[in-house]
Amino acid sequence: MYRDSSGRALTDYPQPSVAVDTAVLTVPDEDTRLFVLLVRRSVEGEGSEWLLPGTFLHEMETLARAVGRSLREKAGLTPDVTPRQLHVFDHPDRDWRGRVLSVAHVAALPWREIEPVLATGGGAVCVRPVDEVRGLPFDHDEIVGRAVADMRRQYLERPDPDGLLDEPFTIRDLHRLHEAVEGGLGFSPDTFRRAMLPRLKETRRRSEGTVGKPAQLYVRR
Amino acid sequence: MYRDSSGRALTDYPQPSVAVDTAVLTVPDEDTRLFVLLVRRSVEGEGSEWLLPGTFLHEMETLARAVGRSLREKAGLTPDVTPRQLHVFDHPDRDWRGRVLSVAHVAALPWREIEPVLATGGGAVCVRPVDEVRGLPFDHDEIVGRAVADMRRQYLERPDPDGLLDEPFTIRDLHRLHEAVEGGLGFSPDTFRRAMLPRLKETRRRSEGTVGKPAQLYVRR
DNA sequence: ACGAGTTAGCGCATCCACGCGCTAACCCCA
DNA sequence: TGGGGTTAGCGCGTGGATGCGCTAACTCGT
Repeated sequence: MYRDSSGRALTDYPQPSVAVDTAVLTVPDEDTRLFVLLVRRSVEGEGSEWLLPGTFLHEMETLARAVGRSLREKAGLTPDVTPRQLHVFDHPDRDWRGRVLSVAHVAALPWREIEPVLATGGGAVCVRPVDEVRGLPFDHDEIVGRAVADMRRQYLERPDPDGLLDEPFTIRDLHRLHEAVEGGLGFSPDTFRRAMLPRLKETRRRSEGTVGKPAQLYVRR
Repeated sequence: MYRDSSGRALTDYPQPSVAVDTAVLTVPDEDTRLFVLLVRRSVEGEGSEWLLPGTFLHEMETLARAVGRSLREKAGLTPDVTPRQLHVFDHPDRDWRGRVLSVAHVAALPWREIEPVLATGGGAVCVRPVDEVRGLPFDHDEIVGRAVADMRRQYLERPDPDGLLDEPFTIRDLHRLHEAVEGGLGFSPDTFRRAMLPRLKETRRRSEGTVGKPAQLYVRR
């Protein structure tokens, strides 16, 4: 084992605990807003409160795996997400249990993955529109804000980079999704088409069974 | 002290060490390139190697203060920097001394602050052009890459957001600085002027003692 | 003191991007 | 089966941004 010049190992120095907290974002079918997933935690003597799923980092575990484990344990979500780091919250007094650093993450999941756990979770999991969540404990309000900002930046440039839409899709569906993510202030359909076309690949298929002229189906390039 | 349902405190669980590493970026006077600051670390039996300044996070210390302390101890830099977080490097085997998470930071400092410590540092501090550094230990190559990308994003939108230039300045000087940061592929002088003018405030002074027509002096808005 | 060289900064023509509108191509219903 | 409604997607005119060039205003050298 490594020893420094004072003959002490790393673990002989005081070390903070490291936690991960994750804002899981999604857009429900037939809705035009961005939602965040919350889980219920029981507070001793005070009933319960809603917060973002999170957990402490285990030994020899990467942050991404800790995020995956927290989603599995707290929300029953099994898919292999690839969370993006947002920020490390490091205020010394942010957790009354001791010195805890929290690495905030964001992960976008298709509604198809979220919907089942709302039913099977026994009321311990819910989703809320991102601009209606307020008063979450710790720094979770700010994490939601950063998560939304990060996702909006992503969606400004590329067509559905997080794969919320199943391929192939029409430009109309893509536009609806982007407007939900951007929160209303999106581009006009025409500008949107021109911005996204270079990053899409045309398929040979067209939409079937829909009202109006059938639309070209695309996949991400 | 807090105890969980198993009667154990947070510190009874294995905890990783947390370090900070910082890419200090600057643009030397009379140079057109972006530089990163490196410090020399002695490696037992192998002489020494160059790397980014870093340190372990102390108890009850914020990440920003740890960054400031590391710059003071390793590079002799005293100014109060406001570092930006870039990424948490969490690969379990990234440090042979044990489980160490590293929170990478970027901080931009004016050359006026850097130049003195190059002389007084006794050869333990140097600066290198960012696209010539390679082979640094740990993840420091990637930190430099992320730091440069982050700073370039900042400088695309706002005029010298990190305050590398002393106010007041001419648009010409600002353009030179931005081209150094962007690494050559910048805007034309005309487009640059028009992009930056809305974010600048005109002063009553003009440049003196320079060749050519005196230029308007501006401050950041 | 005067001309040459250099830079600032605005005017102007051009180009590209934006949004409107038209037509084609489907579904639904009578 | 035909007519109305709806949507896709391209053409066209307009407006704002881009880059060139001109002139003003200074320094430097002779």
